[in-house]
Amino acid sequence: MARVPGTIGSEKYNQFSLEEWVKRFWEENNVYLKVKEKSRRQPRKFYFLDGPPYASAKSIHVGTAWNKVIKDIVLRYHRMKGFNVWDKPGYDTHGLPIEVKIEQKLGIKVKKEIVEKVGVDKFIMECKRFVDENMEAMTSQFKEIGVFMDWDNPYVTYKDEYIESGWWLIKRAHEQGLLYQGLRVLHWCPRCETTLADYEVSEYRELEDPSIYVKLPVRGRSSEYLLIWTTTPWTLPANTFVMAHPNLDYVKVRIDGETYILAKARLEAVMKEAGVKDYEVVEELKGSDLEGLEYDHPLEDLVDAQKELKQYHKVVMAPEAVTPYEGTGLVHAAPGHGAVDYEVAQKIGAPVVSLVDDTGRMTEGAGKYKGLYFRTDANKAIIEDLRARGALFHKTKIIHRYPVCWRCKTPLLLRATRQWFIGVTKLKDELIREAKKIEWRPAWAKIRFLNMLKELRDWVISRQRFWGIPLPVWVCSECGYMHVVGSVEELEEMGGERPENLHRPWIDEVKLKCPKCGGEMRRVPDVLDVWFDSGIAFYASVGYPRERETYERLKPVDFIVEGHDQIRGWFFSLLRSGVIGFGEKPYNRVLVHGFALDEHGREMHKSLGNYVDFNELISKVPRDVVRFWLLQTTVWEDLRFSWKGLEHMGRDFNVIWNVYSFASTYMSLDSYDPVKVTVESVKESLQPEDKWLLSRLNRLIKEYHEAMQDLRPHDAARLLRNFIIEDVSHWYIRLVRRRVWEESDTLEKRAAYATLYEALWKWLLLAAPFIPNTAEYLYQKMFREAGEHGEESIHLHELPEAREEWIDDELEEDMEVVRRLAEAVAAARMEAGIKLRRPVRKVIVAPKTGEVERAVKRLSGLLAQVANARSVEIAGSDFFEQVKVYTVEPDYGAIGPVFKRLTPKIVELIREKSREVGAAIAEKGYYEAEVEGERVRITREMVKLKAEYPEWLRVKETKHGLVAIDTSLTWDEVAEGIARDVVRRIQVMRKEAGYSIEDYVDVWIKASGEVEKALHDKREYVAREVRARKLEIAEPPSETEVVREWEIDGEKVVIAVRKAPSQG
RNA sequence: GGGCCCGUAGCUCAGCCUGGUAGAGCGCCCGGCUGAUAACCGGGAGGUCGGGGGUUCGAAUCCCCCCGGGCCCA
Repeated sequence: MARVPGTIGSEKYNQFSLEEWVKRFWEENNVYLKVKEKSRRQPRKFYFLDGPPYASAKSIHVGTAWNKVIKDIVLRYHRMKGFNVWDKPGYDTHGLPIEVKIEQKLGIKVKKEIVEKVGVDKFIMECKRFVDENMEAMTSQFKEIGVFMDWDNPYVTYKDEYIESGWWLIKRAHEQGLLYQGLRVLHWCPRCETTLADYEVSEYRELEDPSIYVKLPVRGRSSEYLLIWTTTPWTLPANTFVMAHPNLDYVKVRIDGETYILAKARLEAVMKEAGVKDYEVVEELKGSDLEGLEYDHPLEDLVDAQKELKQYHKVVMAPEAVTPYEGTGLVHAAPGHGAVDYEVAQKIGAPVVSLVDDTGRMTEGAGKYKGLYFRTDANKAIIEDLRARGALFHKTKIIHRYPVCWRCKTPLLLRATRQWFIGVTKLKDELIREAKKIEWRPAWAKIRFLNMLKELRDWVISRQRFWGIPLPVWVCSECGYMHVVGSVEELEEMGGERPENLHRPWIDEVKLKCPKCGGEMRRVPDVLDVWFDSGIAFYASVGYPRERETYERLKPVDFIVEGHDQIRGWFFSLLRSGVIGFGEKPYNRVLVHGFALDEHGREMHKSLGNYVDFNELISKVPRDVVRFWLLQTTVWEDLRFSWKGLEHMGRDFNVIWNVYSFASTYMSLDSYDPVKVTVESVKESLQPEDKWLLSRLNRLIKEYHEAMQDLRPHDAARLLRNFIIEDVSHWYIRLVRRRVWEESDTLEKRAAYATLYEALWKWLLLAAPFIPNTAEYLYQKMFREAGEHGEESIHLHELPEAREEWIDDELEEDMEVVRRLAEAVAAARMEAGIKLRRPVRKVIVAPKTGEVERAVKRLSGLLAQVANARSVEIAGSDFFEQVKVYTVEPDYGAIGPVFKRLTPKIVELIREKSREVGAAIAEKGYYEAEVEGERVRITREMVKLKAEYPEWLRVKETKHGLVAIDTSLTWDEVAEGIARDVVRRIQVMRKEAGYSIEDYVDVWIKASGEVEKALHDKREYVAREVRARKLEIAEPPSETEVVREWEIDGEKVVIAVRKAPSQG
């Protein structure tokens, strides 16, 4: 039994309902599970690691969709390529942003309320529920866009198993001596009451602060002051020393009997700002001269902590802290509130004092200022006191960029706190060594990554919050012994009981017995930085170390892909964890993608009003269209969202549908059997255009694989589009239409079907990862029952490999040449005003090269067809020279001086005998004649020579040579043009009457004059073209159903059509 | 302030690595085609290749500086 391709030709195309159909098909038949099952049996592993999106909202960003679609095509590609693909998706679920959302929901203002009013247990359960809801919503959107991942088994960072895997790494770090606790000046959010890592300090606001110049009296000298400048008066109570630059020039200045010390470079600016006009420089000195100079603190008696600090009040050399561009060149140092200050303090052995508590209020040590909020009340009180004591030299305001909390927008402060660190700077060499082994796409990502590693700092892993992996460190309250717990098992061994949940607050209840002194050990209450979570995904997502086998089998990760913000983010945190845990890179290849921006290249934000909601997007644009459009963008460049772009892509889908519809209509009409009739079986009958398409197809397959393996999915997408739209639809189908319309079962027609079938089936396979819905639909409707393609889903098939023997460079070049020549013919027709319907006698080509000549010879039939020419001739290069007609225009400037008074006569002669003169000059360079009895010679420079072709020849120049059409017409060509006009009208009538393509008709035509004559001459042609069983050039019988009057070439023509009565 | 990326037709983008007369699609205007037809074909208009300098016989392409946008840091 013949297996005929199904037809989609009668369907009205609707991409939305197509996708609905496929979605249901996949669900009802568990297609994903079957695809996964098949992949699982493959011998080669492909470990893909999903970068877990942050589950803090229900709706996904267009960029998130793009991200997952890129992943999806890579996964689908590898499955169809015969890999055992690991496709577990993940979600990042811990962290401050989620806590802040829950705080908002519960109406919590300060951190204390979580413990006192809500209860940590309830708070945690709220976080979990919130995350669960978000994950569910996000998953359904990922499924909507056609992402085939293991959605029933995602890895979720809040799960106990995952937390336990996290503990393992902390323990590994501890075993290597990398885990330590230390003081560090870091940004602190006084509302969230936690430290923020450097990379979390990302938002700045233009804020107003006081800008004050303060007089610090030099100890033992009267009326002599160090002049310092600060915008943070609240740090003055913690002042410990003053920093100066040893190589900078300083001056002593007298003002009103007082002496001030400041940098020479700042003198003028400071005096101007303070409005001091009368000042006198009394001494110049080097910064180094100031070293050790002692001073007194103006608020000494009001601040308790100053008692301790008094002994450190002197000038210290610290070039790194001083610039000649702002301030006074003397910098007030509060090591508890400044990073540089802290480092200098470490060097000179000064204490690190911070007088601000977790909530931003001044502490006990601040004495008089205790309890005041740092940026507001404390600033105000301190400035007042300085003023009252005459220590305020000048006060003004400054508006500057000030960091705020990225979650709650509260202004941050710098504060020295005790935090837990992993000393990764010790691993710097290993990190760089391993990073260099990673393969990066594009190459510049590697440069960026290595640049970043140069600035590596130790990793602050602790956060003073709740919703995170608890730091697995227990400390003995008796002897201070510290122990890091690496697993629940270990917890139990140490005398702890497994809590119902490894999060706070349950884990905080677990007390261990100190192995040193038997005392009670309590957990350090911190949780881990959320970046810790995703960084361990490469082993934690597969259950390591609890279940070792899976990771041992899968490692290393073969491929990851995320946006370029993750170079410093996840790509780095993975590597860091990899080196800490295993001493090596955890992944081999990275692809970096861009950002999804709006039409104007700006970030998409809800607050900017340019945000495109994902659900709105897929309600307006079919999923495959969205996917294919997203994937055309060069992966590593930013994507500009464009509704218009999506609309255009939708039109391409329409063409794709039309191509398959065209093929299926005629194939099923002719009962084409793809098993019997293959490109091999009809090899001898393949026409040049068939061989060309097969060459293009196999080149596509080859380049497609190259692009996919080289991580250039956008190139693969463009190749796919180009082949189906340009090669198949715009060119090949145009060429084979006539062959396909052929009534009888010719070998040439079979060749066309076999070629088209081969191209469309293989293209569909290649396109399946990109447009899985469309591919599935066309497969089910058109291919599944035909050929040898019985698999239940197209996604269970394997990708085709290129057959290099079909690739014919020469043929493709020739086709290119012929296409260019055909364009030239069309342009020539246009100039001459000859419609394509009317054939031209001949096309004449003068090829520029041997290659062009070869192309025209090989493909002359094709060129004739496309150009609608009776014949194609190759002319020698002299042909066009010979037929050329030359004309000349006289050049007065050259003629006058030579011929003087004869000039008017000469000009007249040139005008009259323009062609003759032109021909002579073109040939021998001059023209001689007799004028008023004188023999004159007109030379080249006396005229403007112009070459023209004769009327009957229309010539176009191309890079392949000259092309011309013979425009002279005989009756036969005119008649054919008229006949084709008539045919076209009958076709319109057939279609409007609703006859199907294979129906036969009876036709009557009433016409007169040339049209009638032409119809008599071309009667057979017309009858064949319109499938007329009977064609009469006569008045139609009155009962005919379809009658219409037309005008052809200015004459009235009445055409009547009816369905022919069936025979027999 | 630093690192990296992007800037080409009205719009979206190829071309740049490896220098050799600026390309495609869409849009616009004109014409053609008509059994895939909400498709298709041809022509035309439209470009200081962000700006400036350099290397070179020759620069969109290589080098330097600047401007605008993006990401990451400070």
